[in-house]
Amino acid sequence: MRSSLVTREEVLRAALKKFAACGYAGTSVQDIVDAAAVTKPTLYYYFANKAGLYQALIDYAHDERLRLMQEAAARREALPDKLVEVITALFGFLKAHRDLVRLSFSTAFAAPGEIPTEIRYLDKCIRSFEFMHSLVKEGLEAGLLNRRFTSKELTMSIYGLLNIYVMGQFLRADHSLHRRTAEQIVKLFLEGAAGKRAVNHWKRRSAGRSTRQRAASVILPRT
Amino acid sequence: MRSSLVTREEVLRAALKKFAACGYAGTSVQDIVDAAAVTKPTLYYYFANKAGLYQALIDYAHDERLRLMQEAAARREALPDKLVEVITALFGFLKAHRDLVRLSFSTAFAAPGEIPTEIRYLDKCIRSFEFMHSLVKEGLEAGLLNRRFTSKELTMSIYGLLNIYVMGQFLRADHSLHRRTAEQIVKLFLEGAAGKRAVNHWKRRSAGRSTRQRAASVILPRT
DNA sequence: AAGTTTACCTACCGTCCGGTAGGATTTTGT
DNA sequence: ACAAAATCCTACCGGACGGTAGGTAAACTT
Repeated sequence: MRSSLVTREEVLRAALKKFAACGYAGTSVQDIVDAAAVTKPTLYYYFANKAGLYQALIDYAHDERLRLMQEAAARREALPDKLVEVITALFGFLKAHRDLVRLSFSTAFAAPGEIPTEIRYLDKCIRSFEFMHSLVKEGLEAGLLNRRFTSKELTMSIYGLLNIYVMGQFLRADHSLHRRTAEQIVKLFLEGAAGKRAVNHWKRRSAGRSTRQRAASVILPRT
Repeated sequence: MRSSLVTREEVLRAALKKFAACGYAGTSVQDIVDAAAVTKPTLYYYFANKAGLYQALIDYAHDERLRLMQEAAARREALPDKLVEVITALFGFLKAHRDLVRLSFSTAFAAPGEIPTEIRYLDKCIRSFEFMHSLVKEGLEAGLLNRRFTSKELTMSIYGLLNIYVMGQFLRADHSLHRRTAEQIVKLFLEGAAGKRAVNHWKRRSAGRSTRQRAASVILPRT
């Protein structure tokens, strides 16, 4: 008889590995207990059901990530430094807990019916976004950010930039993510992409919105 | 006996609906044939297997989306206009073919083992990225974009910005995506987020990279 | 020492899965 | 008119699924 917590964690670890590798529906309870070297009743002794086990992992993944980002933000004063620190912390989390992050992503973008309805993750995603949002709002109030954009738009920008780098890590893991990358991201976020010769002569002139693109489709024309 | 193509498309349509709603592993062949009002052997008459049916949908989703984006780019001359047009086209595609886009996303971020190995989608994702990359390269060569960033960095920026808006549409469909949104995205991409009081006094000073964050974790200590 | 709780097992349940064998019916080619 | 091909059906297969009944043995409690 082992010390309870050990077995429980072994199940969690095996479940994380399998879920991250094969998704929720693609992983069978048998797969997990085999990997954890226990039997099915043992798993059901510690977790109510398959969904409960999954939820435990999702909760941990989001909570730990947010905690690290908050700690990182608290370590710096100025907004750019804060952002770099937060993004670097996230990169570190990704490096150390690749499976957890992969699990978060595939859960967030999984089809609604793929995962049991009782699994909750949306509020945790929003919480994470709102944390970045709070940093941006501070920056706006301090006049460090361009007031011609809303706080939400600005948050979308930095969050999108951050996200695409993390996502790229999963699609093709060619580039690694370190502090240098975080600095480039913040720089790009703040300075923008425009070159010197790109004068603002394209500004507000309501570009001809005449051309309506057709919705050609074989599959969807439906009724 | 129906006219072959009709039945085939009805199966495709039903499959799209179900796959988008429940994912690959979460959708059974029986679900699909029920929704299409046919029987299983009918489905297997038109498609080799479940994976082949899925692949047909994925291919169509990516090809059609890229086609629309390319058409959109060809309609404009200047880079900012091109970008707005492309993004607007993508938004239109999203609006008209929500299920197809949802399918693309959940496939891209699905765990590797969740979907049969024969399903190919990565090259199509890269193709889409490379299309945007080509637009950015043109902009760089024309001096319209900031040469202190690489073409890849700049593409990540606009692509990430674009992506986060599309993804947000799936997580919480509160805001709608129209040409106005596309214009704001391009503006944010080009102008950057920095406010007027944000002088570049944070530039290159290699912010103290002393503090090493701990990798506290209950789950992962492994070995 | 005896009872209770904790930790974990073997063996099994009913259900649903992807896929198929083999045949019926309709359309097409000649 | 008749054969061949195309289209779609009923009925079924072996296997894997999530979950459980019921029991064993060690560890705590008193």
